[in-house]
Amino acid sequence: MAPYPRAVTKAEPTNAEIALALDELGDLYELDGAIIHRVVAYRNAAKAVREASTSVAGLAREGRATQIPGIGKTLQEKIQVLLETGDIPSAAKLRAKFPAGLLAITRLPGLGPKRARLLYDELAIDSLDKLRAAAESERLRTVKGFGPKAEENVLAALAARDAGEGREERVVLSRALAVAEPLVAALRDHPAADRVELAGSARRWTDSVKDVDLIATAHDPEALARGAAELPTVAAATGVGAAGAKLTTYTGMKIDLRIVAPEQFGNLLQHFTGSKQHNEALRRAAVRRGLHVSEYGVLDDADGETRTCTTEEDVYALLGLAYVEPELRENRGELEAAAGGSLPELVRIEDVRGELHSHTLASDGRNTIQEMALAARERGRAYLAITDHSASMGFGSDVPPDELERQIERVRALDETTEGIDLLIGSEVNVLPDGSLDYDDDLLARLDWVIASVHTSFRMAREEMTARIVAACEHPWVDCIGHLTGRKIERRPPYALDVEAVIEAAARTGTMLEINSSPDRRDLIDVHARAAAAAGVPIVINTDAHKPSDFDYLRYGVATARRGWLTREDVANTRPWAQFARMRKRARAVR
DNA sequence: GCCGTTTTCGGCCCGACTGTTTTCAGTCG
Repeated sequence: MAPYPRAVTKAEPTNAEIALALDELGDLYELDGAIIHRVVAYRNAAKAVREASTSVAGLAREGRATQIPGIGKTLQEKIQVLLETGDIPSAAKLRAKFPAGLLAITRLPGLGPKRARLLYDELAIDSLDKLRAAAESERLRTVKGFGPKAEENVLAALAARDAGEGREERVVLSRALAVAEPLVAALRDHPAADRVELAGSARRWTDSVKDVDLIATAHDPEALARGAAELPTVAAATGVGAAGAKLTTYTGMKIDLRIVAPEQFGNLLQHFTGSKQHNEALRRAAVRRGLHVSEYGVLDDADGETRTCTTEEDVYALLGLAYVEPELRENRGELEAAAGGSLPELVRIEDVRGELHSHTLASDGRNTIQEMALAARERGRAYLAITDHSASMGFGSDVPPDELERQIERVRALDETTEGIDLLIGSEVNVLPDGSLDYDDDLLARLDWVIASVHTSFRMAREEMTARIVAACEHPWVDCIGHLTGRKIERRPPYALDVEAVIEAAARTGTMLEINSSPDRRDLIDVHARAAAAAGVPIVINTDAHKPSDFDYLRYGVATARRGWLTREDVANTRPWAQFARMRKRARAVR
C-alpha cells in the first residue's frame, strides 16, 4: 500500500484527505532538510484539519481556512491549489526527488529523517531491501555516525517489522478499562500503596488507547511494584523496582506503572495524562510567563527554583490557570478558557435522568420490557423509552406494524403498574436509502418518541447520504437521529456524510441528535457534539441498551459529551420527563 | 510555516536514551 493513497478526483476532498496531504508534505520537507519548526507546522496543521468539525475545503474555497488555528496564509493557499488541481506542486516536486521507499525507512525505529537521508546520499539506499543488504554486508558502518551497533539495530528492526510487530494496535477504551480498573483497585488495596491513579489517554476517556499509564505513590515503592507484578491478571513484568514496573496482562494489555514521591505526584499525573498537544501548548503558555513545566516540576526563571506540586490543581494554579478536566485536554481551546475563566461546567453521569434508546425481546434485545424497566430504575433513571427496531430491520429483529401496536399496549399497561420510573413507547426507525421511514405517519404519531437511524446501504455517496439523513430530520415525527455516522471504533469508518449539513438541518427542524454511549460507537463524536450544541441542537445521551448491564455504558456517552465541552444544559435528557417532553419536535408542532 | 497581554521578526516544550563520539546529534515519547 502506498503511504499516501491519492484521492480519486472529486470536487470536495474530506478533512481527512486534506490532512493526509499536509502530513505528506511535512514528511517530504523533513527529508529535504527543512528546519524542524516548519515541519512541525505542517503536522500541527494536519492534526487541526483532521479534527475540524466543519469542512476545511469549504473554508479554504472562501479563503477562510486561516480561522483554523495552525493554518496561515501559506497553507490556506496550498489547500486552495489542492482543491483546484488535486495536488500541491511542492509535494509533487519533492515526491520526484525522494523515492517512496525513503519514507518507509524513516518509519523504522531508530532511523529518523536525518539518518535515512544520510544513507540515501552516501550509499543510495532508497528501499528497505537495500537497507537490509547494506546492513548485512557491513557497509552501513562506512557512513559517519553509523557503527556495528547501528547495523545490528537495523536488522533487528527489519526482522520485527517482518514479524508484524510494532503495528499500531489500539484497543477500544472499554476493553482497556476492563483490565485497568480492577488492577487500579487491587493496587489501591496493596498495603504499600498510598495513591494510585489512572493517567494517560484512558483518563481523558479517548475512544481507544494504545496502553495504560498508572501513577502511584507508596511508602514502600519496591513492594508495590513487586505486588503489581504478582497480580493474577499480569502475565509478564519487566523493570520491577522502586520507580515502578512495565506489565503485560494475559489479555495482551501493556501497563506502565510509575511510582513517584508524593511531592511530585501532581506534576507526574499532569504530565502523563497528556495529551501531547495539551502539554506542549501548556508549556508554551508557561514560557511566556518565564516558567518551564516538566514532569518533575515548574522551573521559575525569576529565582531559578523548581516548584513541585502534590496535586494537578497546583500545577494549573502555578500557571495562573483554572483546573482543566482531563477530558478537555486536547488543545482545543481549553487553555485559553482556563486563563479567561470561561471553562464549561461539564455534564456529569448523575445529571442524566432518562434513557431514550433501548431494545427488548420484540427486536434484538435480550430481555422483557419489565426487566429493562427495573434495570433502568435500579440505576436511577426516571424515565425509559422502549425503542425496538422498525419493520424492515431483518435478521428476525424487525417489528411489523401490528406487532408495534401490541408493543404500545404492553408498554402502556406496564407503565400503569410500575412505580418509580415512567415508561415510554417509541421506536428506532430505519431511515431507508431514499430518506423515507418504514412505518406510516399515523403509527409514528401515536408514539411518545421516535429515533431515526441508518442501518443499511452504508456505502452511498456523500451527497446522497447527507440528503437521506436531512430528509429524516425534516420528517415531522422524527424526534432524534441515532448514532449519526455509523462508525465502529477501530473497526468501521463513518459513512461519507456532510455532518455540518445535518447539524444545520437538525437546528432548523428542531430534531435532536444522539450521543450513542455504546463503547464501540460513541457517535456523535466529541467535536461533532460540540458543534451541534453550539448550533443550538439539543443532545440526547443514550445507551442503546440491549440488556440490563448495557445501561452502565452511560459513562462512555457522558465522557464523549464532556470531551465535546457539553454542559448539563446542552444535554436534553438531564431534564425531568415533563420538561424533556416539551422539547420534542412532536410536542413543539402541536403547540 | 505560524504567531504575538514583552514581538509583524525571532522565536518555536521538555527530558531520556542511544550510539557514536571526545562533547553531542538524532530519535523517541
